[in-house]
Amino acid sequence: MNTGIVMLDIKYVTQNLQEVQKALSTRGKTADLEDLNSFNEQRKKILLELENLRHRRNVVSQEIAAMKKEGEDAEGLVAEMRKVSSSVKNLANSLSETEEKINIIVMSLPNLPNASVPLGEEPSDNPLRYTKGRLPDFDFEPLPHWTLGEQLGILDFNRAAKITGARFPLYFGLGARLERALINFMLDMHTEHHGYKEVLPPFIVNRGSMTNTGQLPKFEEDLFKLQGWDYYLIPTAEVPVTNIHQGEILEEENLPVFYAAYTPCFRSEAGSYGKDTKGLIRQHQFNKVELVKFTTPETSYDELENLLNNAETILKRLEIPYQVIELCTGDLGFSAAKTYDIEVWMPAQNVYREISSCSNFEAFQARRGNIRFRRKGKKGTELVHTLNGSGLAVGRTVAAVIENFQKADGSVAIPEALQPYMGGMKRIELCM
RNA sequence: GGAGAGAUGGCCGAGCUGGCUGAAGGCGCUCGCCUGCUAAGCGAGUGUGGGGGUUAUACCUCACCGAGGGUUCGAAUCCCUCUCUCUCCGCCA
Repeated sequence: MNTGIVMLDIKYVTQNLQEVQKALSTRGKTADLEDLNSFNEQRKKILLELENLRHRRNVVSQEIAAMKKEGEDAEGLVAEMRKVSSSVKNLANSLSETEEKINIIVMSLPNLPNASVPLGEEPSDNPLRYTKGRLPDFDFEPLPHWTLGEQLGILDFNRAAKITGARFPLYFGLGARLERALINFMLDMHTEHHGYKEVLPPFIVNRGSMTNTGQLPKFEEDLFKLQGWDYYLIPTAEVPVTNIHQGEILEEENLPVFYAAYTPCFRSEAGSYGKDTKGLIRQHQFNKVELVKFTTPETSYDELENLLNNAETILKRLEIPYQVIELCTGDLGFSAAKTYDIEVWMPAQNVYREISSCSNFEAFQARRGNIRFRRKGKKGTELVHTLNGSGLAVGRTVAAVIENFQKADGSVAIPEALQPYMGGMKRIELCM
């Protein structure tokens, strides 16, 4: 099968050590690429020797077969081949050891930022791209969604904690209905107007899938793992949906491929103790509609703009104000080459909060997952580019709707575009 | 959970008493010929990845017949483990 050399293209890395080193350093990463390079030289050396021996073995084995057919004694050659075979075995072992060393390094290298990504070290360096929508103008002090939600009887975090623990949501009545309405609204929008095909994937995936999209091997602590299985709860639909085509060779004429998937998402939120402890913002379980694209390399950046647009459309239709920022090199996720975040206005906290993250992974995930395409009339294959973005995180959308559409009497108006999904209802009032 | 059967190239399907089979045959596809158009017919080609080599081709070579190990001078073919698929029985949303 494949020899286990994947991820950042090893050839590219070893032939462009300086540039790669430099690109990684803009992300605040340093990597021992020198080691990588020397392991790779070692690998090639062993491989050459191994192949020569195997060649000799193949040739002589034929001779032995011919001699036996003639009834001649081949014992001398057989004896020689016994030695060759044991060398082959030894060399093969050291080859796979070397490959393993390379793999460990290469699997933990993040993607290289695209040249267009702004340089920066931390979130505060992320440039604002634009702001959209009009901020609501309240003539009273807006309440946070958790207070309103509990007052209205549509959210209940205390009981959720009783059932499971901290950071789990429990919706009642119109709250549950609102969550479901948003899921349907988003899926309908993307499938009927934006050209995505709806998929409903498994919510549990194996290690290989997690590795292909980049969650593993480095971020195991962020995941929920099933005891006794090498299976994980998905942290995002990106994982199962991108892996739909793992190991496949797609035809150019079938590209691009667009998928939209609703799934719950599960995240351990390790290291975020004390952060966003209230409300729907940071939960171990939340719903999300995810958009995933497979494209040719030359169209992936146009498709990223389109993807961002598709996600923005949801907020526009819901009439919720938001801003779009571009992640700087230092804030980029492990697998991403470029990312835009959409941040939604949360009036009670007086801040914009991330509600969608749209990224182009270029060939990074495709290389890990071996997802290729063949150009019409051309020999050979190329790696596709993969992209994905939230369209949108549903729980945070509920929070945004509640906060932005709240009224002085503690009720919440329902955005017009959503009303058909709420049975024509215009307002959420006390729900017992 | 119990009992069987299977996993081969884009597809179907041989091979599985080990050696010239990267893999017959068919279908499909591509190019060429033929033809008033279509159909039929004829000829050639048609997997992926790695290494070497070349300015680039050519070319040489290694690996891959679900995955991983083993036996052997040599394995698609024999042995072991795992995964998946199918059939029957049981159980269950």
